[in-house]
Amino acid sequence: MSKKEGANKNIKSRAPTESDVAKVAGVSQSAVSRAFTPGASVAQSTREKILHAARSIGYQPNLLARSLATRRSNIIALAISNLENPFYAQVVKELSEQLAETGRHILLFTTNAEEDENQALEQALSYQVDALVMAASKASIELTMQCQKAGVPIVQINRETRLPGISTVWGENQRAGELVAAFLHASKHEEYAFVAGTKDSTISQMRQKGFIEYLSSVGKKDVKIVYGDYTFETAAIVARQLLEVEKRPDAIFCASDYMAFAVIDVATREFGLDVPNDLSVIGVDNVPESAHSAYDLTTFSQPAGSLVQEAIIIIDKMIADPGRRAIRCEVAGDLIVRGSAKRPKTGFVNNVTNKIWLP
Amino acid sequence: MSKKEGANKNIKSRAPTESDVAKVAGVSQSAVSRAFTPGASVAQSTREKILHAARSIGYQPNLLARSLATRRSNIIALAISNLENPFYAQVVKELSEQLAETGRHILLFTTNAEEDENQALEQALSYQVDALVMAASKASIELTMQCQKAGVPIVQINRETRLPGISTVWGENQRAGELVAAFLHASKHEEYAFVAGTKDSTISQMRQKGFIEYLSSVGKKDVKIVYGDYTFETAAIVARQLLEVEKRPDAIFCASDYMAFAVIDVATREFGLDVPNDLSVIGVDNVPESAHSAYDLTTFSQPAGSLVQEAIIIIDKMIADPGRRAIRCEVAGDLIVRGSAKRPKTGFVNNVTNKIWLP
DNA sequence: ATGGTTTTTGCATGCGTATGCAATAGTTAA
DNA sequence: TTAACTATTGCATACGCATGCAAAAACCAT
Repeated sequence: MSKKEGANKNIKSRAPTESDVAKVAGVSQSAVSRAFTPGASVAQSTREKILHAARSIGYQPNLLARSLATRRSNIIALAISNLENPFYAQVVKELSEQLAETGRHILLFTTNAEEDENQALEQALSYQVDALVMAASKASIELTMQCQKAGVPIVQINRETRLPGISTVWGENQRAGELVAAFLHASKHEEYAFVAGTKDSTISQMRQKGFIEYLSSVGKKDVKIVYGDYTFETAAIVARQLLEVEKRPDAIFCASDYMAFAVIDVATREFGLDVPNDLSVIGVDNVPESAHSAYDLTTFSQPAGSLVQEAIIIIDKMIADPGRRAIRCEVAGDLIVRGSAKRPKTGFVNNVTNKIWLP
Repeated sequence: MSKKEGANKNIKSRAPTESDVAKVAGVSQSAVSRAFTPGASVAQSTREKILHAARSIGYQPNLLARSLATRRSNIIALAISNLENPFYAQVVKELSEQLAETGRHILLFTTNAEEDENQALEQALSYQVDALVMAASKASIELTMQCQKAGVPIVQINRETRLPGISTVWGENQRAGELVAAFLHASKHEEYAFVAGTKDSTISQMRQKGFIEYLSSVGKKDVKIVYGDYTFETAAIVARQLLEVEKRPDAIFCASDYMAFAVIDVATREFGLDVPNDLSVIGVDNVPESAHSAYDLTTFSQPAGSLVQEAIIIIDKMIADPGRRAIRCEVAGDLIVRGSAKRPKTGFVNNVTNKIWLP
């Protein structure tokens, strides 16, 4: 006989269920269920009686059982990588808080390599999540199909995969590139470089496109492109490669603030350069750290809160009407002018709003 | 008639269940269940037949239903605040990855104010989570009681509440304070200050205790204490207060790296001070950013990975033996010497390991 | 008081999986 | 060949909650 079967039955007492409440309140289990269902058909008096009984025995509804019965778990799966990048930490925080407003919560999946991540996400589907949000994380075709079949909406934040049926929310990527290029060009820079993200990141490609196309249009056709893989370490490595050549760039645009930090670090510490006098650096995201004086980074903003808000709106639409097509949504950003890049001498920046416009 | 009741039944087809698989494979539902249960009693041949049938119709087990039946959800609730602090972002990442190794996942609860957070966590319990991890987040007495009653273990990471039945994992807080004090004193500083966390943070109090007790023992009895509330903004404010007096400190110890960043920012940008020549700053945590050259922060390390690892060990022990008492565990750290604080002239630092010892 | 409404309640069943128990098939030993 | 096992299978039920349906109760107007 195991020692768990002790005399004291408190030790292994089950959590109270609706049936227990029903017994105490002298009603049926269904009545209890209705008492906890907003808008259900119960007399006010019995509802109160039931709630009182529930409180007296410390009843808490079992949300798993509820989810099983209603086919709605109120759980949203979030697949995310690069959590060390403060932008994505912000996304997690925003999503968690905004979902909490409607009583929903995040089931978290952090993904590193892309090998098995989709497998992990299939598992997410097994939890009957109401939707799947992917941030800096790619959906495979198989996963998409599975979601379609299961009727689970997928929303990608800040990531683009041209698969049908996947909704996407992103920032103004191409405009970011153009605006940054215009700003840097107006500030009379000579040698330009772009620190891209990963090679297959469409987001990075769009920023690059805007950047080099604008520069090309003003005669700067030799923009150096390197890949920082969205990580601090790789960005530091490619920054070294950029800066160690004799004709080094004096303007570097980075596909993320986080990589821009690495570039600034390398430039100032390892090459003794002065930012922005020797080198201008501009990023994208406007993470809180960009405002810290250690970096004081000029950057094109990508407001995490708004991206998340749009993502949730999309999720709700897709849930309300499962048949509808994927939704794509662009969230506006702005060039935030700080001290890491030389500013144009003349009327390019609005000193009141700190915003700039294309000449 | 709604348009959802279209002729094409594919649109609203339910996800396949074990019964569907059973029908295809020509066995009973229980056989299918056993085929998916490692170690269950099924013939190898039928298991293969079942798995094949399952694959053919795209069956995925419903983990909610499984959780309901087994009373094990494989979901761990994580309550966390201060996600903007990279240390806690690291905790999330580590916990997620380490739990994934055993097929478990995080249900995330981000908490700001302390008002309703415990209410949110009661809801977590309703999801039948296997355990509750709290990081930089406080458990109320009521919540603790509820967990006890429900048999759900609680583990606090880097937070101390003297409630019975709550397990805790923390770093070497008092030693951190002592070692930092010794290091700063050996480097001949004159005026000392401590930027604490929140007033009620036991962790911060312990660091403070080690710090001022050591300093007191060497005759420095006037250490200024201010509260940075563990936020960047408040830390910046109190840093200004510290530095604007005429007899300003030349050595500031901060209860977290994140606050130390704020102090360095304010000192360098707003007061034009040189770190470390005018002012030495030391933090606690050793977050990745401390190594970035923008801060190059000397700090006492608190390895997130190890803390999380211990937390998981505790969880598993508590689950295996629900009757056992709370476990408290201290994880060792080290002083990581970088450039934000003056170094002692003589044999205090081991130049090989970069570690220091108390004289 | 009576027939007709509208609310409120309970019963029965379903959600998808796990598992004790008994029945069956398969294996071994004599 | 038969008894005695053992490995495998299916049946029935449980997990805790939601909900369609019909019965019961309450209410209303006549």
